[in-house]
Amino acid sequence: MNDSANKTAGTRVRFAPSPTGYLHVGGARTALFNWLFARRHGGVMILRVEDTDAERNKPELVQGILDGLKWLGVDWDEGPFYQSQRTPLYREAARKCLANGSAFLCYCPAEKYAGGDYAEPAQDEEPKGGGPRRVTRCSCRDGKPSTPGVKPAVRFKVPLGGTTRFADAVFGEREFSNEEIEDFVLLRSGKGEEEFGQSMYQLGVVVDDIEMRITHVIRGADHISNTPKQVLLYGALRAEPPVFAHVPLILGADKSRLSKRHGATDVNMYRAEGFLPEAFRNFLALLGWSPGGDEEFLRTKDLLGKFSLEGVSRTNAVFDRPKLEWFNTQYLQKLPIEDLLPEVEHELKRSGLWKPEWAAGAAPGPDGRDHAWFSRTVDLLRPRIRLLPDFSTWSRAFFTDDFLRDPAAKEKFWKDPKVPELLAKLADALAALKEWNHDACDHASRAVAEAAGVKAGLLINATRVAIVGQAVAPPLFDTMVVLGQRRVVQRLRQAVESR
RNA sequence: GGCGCUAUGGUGCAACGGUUAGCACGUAGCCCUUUCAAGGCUAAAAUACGGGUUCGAUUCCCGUUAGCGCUACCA
Repeated sequence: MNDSANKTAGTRVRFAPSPTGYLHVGGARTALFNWLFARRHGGVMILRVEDTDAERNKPELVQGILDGLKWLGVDWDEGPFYQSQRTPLYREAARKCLANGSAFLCYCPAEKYAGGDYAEPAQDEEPKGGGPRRVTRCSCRDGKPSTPGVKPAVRFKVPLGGTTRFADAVFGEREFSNEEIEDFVLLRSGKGEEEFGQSMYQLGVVVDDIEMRITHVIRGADHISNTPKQVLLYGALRAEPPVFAHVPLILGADKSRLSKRHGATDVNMYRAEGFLPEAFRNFLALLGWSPGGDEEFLRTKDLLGKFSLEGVSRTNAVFDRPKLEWFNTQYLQKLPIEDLLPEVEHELKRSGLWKPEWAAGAAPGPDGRDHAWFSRTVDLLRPRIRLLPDFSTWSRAFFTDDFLRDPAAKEKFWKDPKVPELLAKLADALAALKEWNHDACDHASRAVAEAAGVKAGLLINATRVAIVGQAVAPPLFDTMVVLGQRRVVQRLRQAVESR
């Protein structure tokens, strides 16, 4: 065991989503980085649901977030923990801050410091003399007689001078002036019988990260300016801050923060569309991180072998869907076939086309099709597939006899008046074949075309439409082999009749 | 408004003081060809701007500009 392995042996990281929305790609990427880091170092991954805002919190969204993570292959060792169930911990911490003088009771109305007040330059202010100073200190901080009937909030008493610094594994040493940090709220004021309300974000995060012994906080760069507040809290609670690693944000095509108007931002929508999770993961990993060289096709085991915080970029990245699609087609083509088969099986089950005899180890069906056939067929199809559902739609004729011939394809390739006769002759020729393989089909077909005095392409294209109903399909003779003699002959004859 | 972060082709990344600035997506063309993909080859396309430091800056420093983030009893 080497030294660097020892240093990170106790690695503990967490992903802390808030159930105010679905799992968006930015969160997914953060989760992935945490997971890669934990797994890479033999550490522990913790899942923590930050649901302290009863107003905005939508408990029904939690399951979707967990599902999204599982689909991504991000699993966790501890949790999910729910902050809404850990309130006593936060209140205790707040009392501790109150007791040691690093927090105070605030009786101000909740709206007093709401954003916007000092954001606009005051009317009567000199236009250029710089805007009004931001108010960062609460008038209650030096003690104020309690207002009868008003329940106080607990605010952190930010030091009047000096700076707060921390080390960021991605952005380097950071230092913030305490003057810029407002006396932020730790605990909401109580409602009803309760003396205090629920924890605010900063307190919950720090208390939990301490209690869960988090060693590395890997999160979005939107939290950089929250970090000094949290570092101050660590001090007040007499705990050592973890290593912070802020990762750049993911933007839409117009470089603004990724949102619905840029298209799908919900990870589960990509699952529904039929992206392969490993392809999605590969794509996501390369948004804001690079192994240093030019390799891009990095399977999960490669990511696990290469991931490091040093490779994380400091610049925001645009989510480029065409590249994601490219990754998906690459995975569709390059994956060992046995890694792809379960995904296709799942898709065919979803669309109702699956037959049990195609499962590994199952006995062949009445038409002789078995797992080996399934594997060959998927292998034949996959270079032309873009998304998993294409196996059920575009490739339908390979899995069921219940398929339709695309009118546009007929229009394009059945135009020539000689087609019906050609197809009929081909059906006879193929029916007579003793052997059923690529070359036999090839020779028989070309012979029919030659005898009729037409180009092979004419017959080939017309036949494709006849046997799979599409203008686009895998190479014809390979397709014939996979479909089998009986089906091909039958479909040819049926095509002649139906025309 | 204040504070902070960032800045390589349209996009994602390389180059961590010395390269004809590399790779990939996308785009265009060619090849292959049995449709469509895939694949192969080629092309157009970038160091935001201005100052420094240095023998030498994409790289280090400062300023400008732009984008983004934070500025809630949201997280």
